[in-house]
Amino acid sequence: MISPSRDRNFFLKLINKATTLSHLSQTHAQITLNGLHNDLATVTKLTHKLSDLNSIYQASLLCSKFPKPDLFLYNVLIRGFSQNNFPHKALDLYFGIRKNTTLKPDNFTYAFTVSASSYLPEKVGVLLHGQSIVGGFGSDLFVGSALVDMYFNFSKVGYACKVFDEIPERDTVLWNTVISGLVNNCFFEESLRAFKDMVVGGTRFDSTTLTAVLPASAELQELRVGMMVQCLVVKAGCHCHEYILTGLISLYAKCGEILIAKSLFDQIGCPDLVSYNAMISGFSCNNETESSVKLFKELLCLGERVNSSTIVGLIPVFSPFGNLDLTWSIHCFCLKSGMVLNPSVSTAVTTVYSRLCEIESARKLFDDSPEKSLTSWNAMISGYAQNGQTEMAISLFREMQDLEIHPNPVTVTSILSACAQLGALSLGRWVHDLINKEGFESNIFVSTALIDMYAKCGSIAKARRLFDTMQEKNVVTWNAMICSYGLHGRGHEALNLFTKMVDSGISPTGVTFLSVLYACSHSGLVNGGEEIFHSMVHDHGFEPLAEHYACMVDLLGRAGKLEKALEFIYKMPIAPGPAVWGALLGACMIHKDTNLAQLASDKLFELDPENVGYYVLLSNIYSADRNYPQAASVRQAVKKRNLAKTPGCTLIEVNETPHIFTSSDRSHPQIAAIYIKLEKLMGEMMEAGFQTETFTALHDVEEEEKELMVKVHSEKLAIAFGLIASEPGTEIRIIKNLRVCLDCHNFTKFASKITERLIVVRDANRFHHFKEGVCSCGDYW
DNA sequence: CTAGGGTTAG
Repeated sequence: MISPSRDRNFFLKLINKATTLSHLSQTHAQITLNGLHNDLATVTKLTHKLSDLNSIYQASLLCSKFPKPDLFLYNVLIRGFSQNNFPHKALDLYFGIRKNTTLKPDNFTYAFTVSASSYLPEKVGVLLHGQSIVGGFGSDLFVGSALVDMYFNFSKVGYACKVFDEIPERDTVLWNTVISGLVNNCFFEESLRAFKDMVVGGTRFDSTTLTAVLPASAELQELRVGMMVQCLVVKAGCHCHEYILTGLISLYAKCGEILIAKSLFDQIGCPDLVSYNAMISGFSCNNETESSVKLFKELLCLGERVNSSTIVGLIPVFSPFGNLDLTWSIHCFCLKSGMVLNPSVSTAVTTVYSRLCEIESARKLFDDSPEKSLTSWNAMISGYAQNGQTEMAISLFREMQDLEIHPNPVTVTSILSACAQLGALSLGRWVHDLINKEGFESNIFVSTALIDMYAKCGSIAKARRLFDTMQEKNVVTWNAMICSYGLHGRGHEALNLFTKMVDSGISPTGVTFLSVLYACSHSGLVNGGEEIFHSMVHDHGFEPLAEHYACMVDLLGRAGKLEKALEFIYKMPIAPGPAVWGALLGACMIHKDTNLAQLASDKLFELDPENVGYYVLLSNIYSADRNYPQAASVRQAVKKRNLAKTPGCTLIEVNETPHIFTSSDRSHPQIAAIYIKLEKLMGEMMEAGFQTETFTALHDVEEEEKELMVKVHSEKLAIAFGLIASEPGTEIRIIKNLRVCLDCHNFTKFASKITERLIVVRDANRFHHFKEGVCSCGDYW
């Protein structure tokens, strides 16, 4: 007879060695024969092994027959349930222990139970969090790691970080949990900061760490991190793991360093599918379509089965030159192979369609996708927002809310862009609250979009406050703020900010110069603008593009230097396009130069015959010059060519509710009161010396309707309504889709004086702040 | 390890 203890050790080793279920079943049988089936240590080991071999049912059966399990055995079973995707069972067991036994859960119990709760309703996890604190594990490393992971899985980034902060001891696993949690929630900057803290703090990192950090740095185009990773790997003396190499390939490719990426690819002796995919996508996003396709074919020749990642990488969504035929053939391939069912593939194709302005095709693909990821929704929403279909973007967002699909920073960025375009301040504020609640504000895309939203909704001060509180700013952030100042006619602030930007070491881009030039132009800062243009070419070595030239023409023309503007056009090294002539035509309107206007519009009708705007502008110029026959003949030409005119409309928000007015609108429920208010106001204005200027007030109106319609341009209705519906002394804020006409501009000046109100008007081009009878644009728009 | 979604200017 063998002694029980020798017996037990013998069987424990046997259990450990088992690699298959039948193996383990034999051992189990022998254990029973030897009378060890009621031995705690043996049963625990057996349970552990059974659950590792995915036989959780047998494991639980075994335990249920055991007379008096201890906490250790329960913990093993909870872990088994959790790892075998039975989170409910894990939780039942945990609550069973608390209710039916006198055992006190320990850190293992909490760690395993919390892990299971990642797949259950969030409130369960929160409950467990509380109970673990009561149990005395508020700063336990293992329980804490599980909680951090859980909160990240629920996108509760703030809570995750809070738990993390309270854990004094931090090992590699905890740091990895934090870093990958941040990356998965699009908190890229923060993930890199965490990695830095980890390294500085002396915690050893591993390949898991690097494989989380590399995509984050690729996302941010942070080449330095990649180089640092390479140095660290070399220092550590280990061979560069192939996974890390693949991550590096992707990073370098996304930073435009395609040659380095290629050389890393060549370093891999026998690249796997994933490495191929990284390289194919690398070529694609660097516009090296041929190399990309070549590598793709090479991959096919190797007999390797391509996957969805290969296809997505092949689609050059980053390329500004989308190719509809290519997209269509890839789409067909995906339809035939069933690949289109993959949400990543359909999202990629949706995006290309959107970029090619094929928004209907994009929507069809979206609707046909059986499985929509958050990314699919984001692609569709941004597609609408970028194509100017802001209402569609917002309604899709509302649909998401109804379906309780949780937005992420990408979603809110697109929605903010839509709010900005639309001037929807109350929705924008609501989104801002959401952003604070979710902790998205530190995301640079989100905060930049917020700045833009507030500025475009009229709150330039709020935009600047946000800008000043941002810890990290990129070029786009600076551009957005500079552009905001331009929009509000604050040229000096724009110039100051530009200087500050250059001083803080940020390299300006083409957009920066455009924004500064427009700001100068809208504020009449001719010298400032000319200096910037000169500096752009000579100090910054920037080759001006067509739009920069157009901006200069606008600057000179607006300031009345029409001859100089024309001279500038003739000296341009590139052929002047519609933007340039359009700017000149606009200047002719302001300064009533019909001859030059005719020259500019002849060029425009030739270059851009379908655009009605130029006809309207020319007609208005003739009218302003009281040359009515000419004006009429231009309008005749518009009619003959059957070109559609954009109807004017104005939006005003009162008590968070938007009201939209069109010309001569009578549909508003309070329309009678509005007209009474308007009449009264006009009477007071006449006494104060206001005269309607019929002849310049003709954006898109027929001659005979002029007198009638001048009185009821949509912005007048909106202002009158605003005066009735809001408290005396409060600011009135309106948004219109066309440029404000001279008559309405005068009207608003008088209105601001008589009613003692600040009136802020956003027109198609810029903002006007009316106060005490004066407009911030200096009558210069 | 790879692939899909985001901010500014016109």
